[in-house]
Amino acid sequence: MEATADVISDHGIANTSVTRIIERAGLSRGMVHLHFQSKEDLLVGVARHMSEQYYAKLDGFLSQAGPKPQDKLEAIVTADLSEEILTRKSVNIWYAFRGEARSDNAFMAYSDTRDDALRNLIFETYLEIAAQSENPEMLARDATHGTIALLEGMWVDFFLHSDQFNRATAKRIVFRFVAALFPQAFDLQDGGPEKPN
Amino acid sequence: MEATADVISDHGIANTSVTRIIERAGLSRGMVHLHFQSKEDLLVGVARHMSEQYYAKLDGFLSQAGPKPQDKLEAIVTADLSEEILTRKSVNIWYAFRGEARSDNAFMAYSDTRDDALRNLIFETYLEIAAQSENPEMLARDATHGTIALLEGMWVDFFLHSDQFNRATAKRIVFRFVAALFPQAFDLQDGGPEKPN
DNA sequence: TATATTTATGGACGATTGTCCATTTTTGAA
DNA sequence: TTCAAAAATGGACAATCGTCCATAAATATA
Repeated sequence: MEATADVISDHGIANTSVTRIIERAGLSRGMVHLHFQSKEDLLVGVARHMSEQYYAKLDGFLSQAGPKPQDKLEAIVTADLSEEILTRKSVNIWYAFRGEARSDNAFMAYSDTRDDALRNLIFETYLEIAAQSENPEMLARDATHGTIALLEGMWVDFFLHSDQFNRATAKRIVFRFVAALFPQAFDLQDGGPEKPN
Repeated sequence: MEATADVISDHGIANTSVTRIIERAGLSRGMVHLHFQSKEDLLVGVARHMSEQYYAKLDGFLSQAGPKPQDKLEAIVTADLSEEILTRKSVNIWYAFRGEARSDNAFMAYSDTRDDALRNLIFETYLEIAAQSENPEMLARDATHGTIALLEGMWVDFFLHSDQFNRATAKRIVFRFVAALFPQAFDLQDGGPEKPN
């Protein structure tokens, strides 16, 4: 399955054949249908693996974060742009599946990197920060929407221009947006701790 | 070629065969190689067409925009999220090509929706707005980076949840980011005209 | 109308696809 | 050591792939 991920990353899904997979894995032709019902099953397995890996690594960052909502949020953004999660191979695979997701419902289930679970976590975190604001719910909703869009956009930037991409810059820009929405909770430093002024 | 675009949108590139294309187009088998050197040539043609269409429609919006840099910027964001540019079919095709771009250098040339030309236009526009700021170049660079990332993220949001997507909301959130960076040049209204205060 | 040129057709080609299965090899318990 | 169960092999299969080309139809020129 690791070999399959490599092949997808290098050649895209359209050019991922059983022949190429078993060549890369050093196995024989029949193995694919011994462990998986079909080639599609194998691909779906890879897609699910990507999703699980994303959340496993994200949880690693979250568990080391402080108790404040600002800490949680910084952990999420940092994780999302970290070398552990955002790699050339991982984005290649993510976007390869995305491209085929429309035609394959099984892929669709795993093509939303930051799905409802993470979306809700971010929303609840923002809601906590925005508690004393005028319209906390809408502010939190906008902040969630914008943050996820920014992160997604940074991934695409990494995907298209990974040689010029800079994680610290990306993180700084994301937090510039966050800080603008919550001037009391965040300062403009590099995603740093809160400075209630 | 229009038929090819339809097939890609519906079935993804992996499942786009010559048979399916000629069925959809109502033509015969040999036509593909009469008008195009190969199937790949045809696909590259579609990719180029997408890129040309994007810029053609964007120019339509820009030509109707006012003279102020704020007007230009609003035109760009509005166009990018408009019903003319951002459609289910168009995003399906864009992301289908993206997924295969890594393995095909010809696709790579057209996979960057908002390429250097637009990036520079946005940067120059921001530079104009940021002229009297402390560090105009860095501010304009960050604003360009963030704006493009936000737009890209909104596209992905539309791609994954087109049924829940709301253009006005997306636009509002983008301008919330922009307004935060340039409080003197933009007010917080829905992408509205500038309010120098 | 007769002829030359362009455009379109669809059957056939070898190559490659995903899948299957009769074998062989390896493993582990008796 | 013996033998049944599990794992792995790789050749063969029908189907489909992209490509090609000998024709036929349509169009333009004389």
